[in-house]
Amino acid sequence: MTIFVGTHVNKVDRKGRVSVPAEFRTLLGDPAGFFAFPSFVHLGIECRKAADMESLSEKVDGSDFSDEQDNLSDLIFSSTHKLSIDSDGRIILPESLRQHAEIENQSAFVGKGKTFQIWKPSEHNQFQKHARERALADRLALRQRPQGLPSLDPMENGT
Amino acid sequence: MTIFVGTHVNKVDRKGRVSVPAEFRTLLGDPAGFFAFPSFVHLGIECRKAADMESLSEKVDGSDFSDEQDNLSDLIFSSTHKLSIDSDGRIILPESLRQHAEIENQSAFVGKGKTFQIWKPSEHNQFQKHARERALADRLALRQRPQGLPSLDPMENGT
DNA sequence: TTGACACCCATAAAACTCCATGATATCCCA
DNA sequence: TGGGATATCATGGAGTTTTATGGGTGTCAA
Repeated sequence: MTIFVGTHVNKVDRKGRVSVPAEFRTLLGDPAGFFAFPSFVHLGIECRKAADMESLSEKVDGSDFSDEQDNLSDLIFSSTHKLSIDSDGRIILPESLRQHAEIENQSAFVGKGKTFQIWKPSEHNQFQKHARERALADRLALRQRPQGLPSLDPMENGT
Repeated sequence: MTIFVGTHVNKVDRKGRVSVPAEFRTLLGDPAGFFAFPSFVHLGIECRKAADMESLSEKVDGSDFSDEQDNLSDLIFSSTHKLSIDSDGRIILPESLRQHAEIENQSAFVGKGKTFQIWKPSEHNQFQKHARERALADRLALRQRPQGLPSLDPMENGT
């Protein structure tokens, strides 16, 4: 298993094409493509490989028929696009996704471990700054962090 | 032996290449490479082997859409780089990491047990001096409370 | 016929591979 | 145990491949 890491800013050309970072492409493997849907909590686009999308579907729309689950699965799957990577390693970002993320000439592919997101670079910076501030504020709370997370304390050795 | 120890100062050439200390290379094994991200709290670069990074991703796997996970995974993974070691035992230190660590012509690979860090040598000296002073101060304080607290002595490897 | 989209090709820059060299460190045998 | 022979290592440079990105062309369908 390998994971999506890093922030890769690529150009969106006037045909709406974007290069998927080579590093991500190799992780996505064959068939070359992935699923993408607008986040319902921020301006990023959530991206997953096919297998993970399927397990997400089991998780969300699985066992019961509550309204909440129905709403959630609808929220996710109805706005999900299957994006396939062309022979040059590019996708075309559908208009609706571009609109959600407010993407214009540039997009940032952001590794999140098992998944990744696509952002308008400036919006992602904003988001990241916010995340950092919050982590700093929560630092005391993080002292009881789950095992294996990287230390936020300079005096601690890595795990 | 399976832990990273010692401080190895190597040159960074003008292409940004650095030799990974041979000792570390053998510990990293195959596939030759590791993950690196800027520390949240100091000028060092945190480095981990792939397996450790992957297990970290399991813990924040993005399948629940909570703020906490989103923030945390962004903080960790978006600024992480996968560095692969070339046939001569070198990596190229990405610009963003070099900038964080203020590295110019030299870098210090610092063993931290299960992980290691990369520093600008002079900054690491500085950091180490402070760490030592602080450890000493804490130790003196501990003398007055002689419960079986863990040792802070740099020569004892416990903890 | 006009888009939308899949291909194909071209190019500059970045990354990677290969080879050479000097400096240590290690080995081996008289 | 001395000292030469042999590896290993860090480092530099040159050449080759990969990547990101721009543009063109053909096809299928509305």
